[in-house]
Amino acid sequence: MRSQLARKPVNTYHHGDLRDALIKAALREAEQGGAEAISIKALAKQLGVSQPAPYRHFADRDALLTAVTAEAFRQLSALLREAMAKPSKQSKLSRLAQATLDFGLRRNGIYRLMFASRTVSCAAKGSELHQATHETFGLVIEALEAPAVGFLRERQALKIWAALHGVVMLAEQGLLTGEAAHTTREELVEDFVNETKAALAAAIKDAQRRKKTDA
Amino acid sequence: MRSQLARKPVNTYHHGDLRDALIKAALREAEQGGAEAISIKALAKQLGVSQPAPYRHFADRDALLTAVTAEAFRQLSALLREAMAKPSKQSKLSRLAQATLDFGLRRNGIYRLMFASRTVSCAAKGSELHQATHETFGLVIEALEAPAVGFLRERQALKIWAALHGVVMLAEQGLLTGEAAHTTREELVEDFVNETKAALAAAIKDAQRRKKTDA
DNA sequence: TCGCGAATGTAATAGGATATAACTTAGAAT
DNA sequence: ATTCTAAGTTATATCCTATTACATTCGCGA
Repeated sequence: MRSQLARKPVNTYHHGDLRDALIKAALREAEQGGAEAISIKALAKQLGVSQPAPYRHFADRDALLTAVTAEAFRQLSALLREAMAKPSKQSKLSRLAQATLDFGLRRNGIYRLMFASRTVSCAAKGSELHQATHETFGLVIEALEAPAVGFLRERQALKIWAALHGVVMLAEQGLLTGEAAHTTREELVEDFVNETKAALAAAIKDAQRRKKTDA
Repeated sequence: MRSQLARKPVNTYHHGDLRDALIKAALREAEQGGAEAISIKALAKQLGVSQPAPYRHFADRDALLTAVTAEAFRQLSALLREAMAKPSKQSKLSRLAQATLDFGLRRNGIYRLMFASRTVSCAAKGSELHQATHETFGLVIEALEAPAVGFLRERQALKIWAALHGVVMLAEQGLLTGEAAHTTREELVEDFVNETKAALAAAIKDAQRRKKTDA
């Protein structure tokens, strides 16, 4: 195994870690301009390799975008995990929700890459990307802090996840700015969070009552 | 003024209605592949004009995309209006919601063009696109069938609008398909619709009560 | 440690897209 | 009729993706 310290040997024909460097650099590019801002040629130049070198690591542009998207999901997961771990007066769900909103607006180009392209829906079941997206969604379920009662928990997770994406979209579109908007993004998100908590509590109580009746 | 009937004079140097034809053709292309599927060159060929001809009508590709997006919003508005007008047992809001979902999934490429690009957020205040998007949002407010009580109505409209986008996104991403998803898109939408109605009713009652207390 | 094969680069090049410049044509307006 | 302008055309520059053929380095086994 090649030593981690031995990479980037100053004068090299071989870059040493081009694949990873490409993904990182592409993420930087996408930060503002989204997927369109990612140019293989430009990345190659930026990293000091010849223009076709990236094709040794990715079959085509789409393959690079897929890898970048997977990395973006992992970064989001890390962020959400961090937000959930941090001690706070607010609930886990609330922290996850606000962190998602924050990510969606701060790194909007990347967010669009993640959720607005067809890349994700085309990901094969066992693929790196598929795994990364489902891991992120798993955190949403975790944030609910609810026991698994039938499919209620997954359903509520889907609902809050959907709502969050919608808020990011509206905010980005400008429907939540200007004088007419007397509702801030954060308020909107908190609304959804509270509704989710209420729905979840009610559903759990209902399920328990039903179980008692059966017995 | 040129007669409407006089267009397409069989053998023409001038196309006669290229601008409009470009938008329509671009919409067809975007139906499946989204914005990326729109190629000026391909459109020109398809319409039988030279490759740079479109540039007489649109400054650049972005300008075409903007016009196409505006047209897409007008089409969505028409669809929603139709859904709301049609007599039905279901509420206006429910019909609008299901129609939005339907549009988002059936014409997903166009939907992504409308909501997932930065085009919309860059639209100037008086622009064709800005106007089209706000008209669509106006229909959402209308579908609530609620009196204007403070900003409650706008807030609920924002919430249901956000939720709908989220559901389309999840559905398109595949989080709502497969064996694991015991929640259909339609159920999810109906959930949001019902919550919106409940929240709206509660908020209106609350506002009226508050008014009485003041008096 | 030698050398060989696989991995990873490079140079050259084809092909497709956006966009601009300079020229042409048809319709409309006076 | 003449002229002005809107809307086409051809030719061309530039950029990007992607492939092919060739070169270099790494690491492993004899």
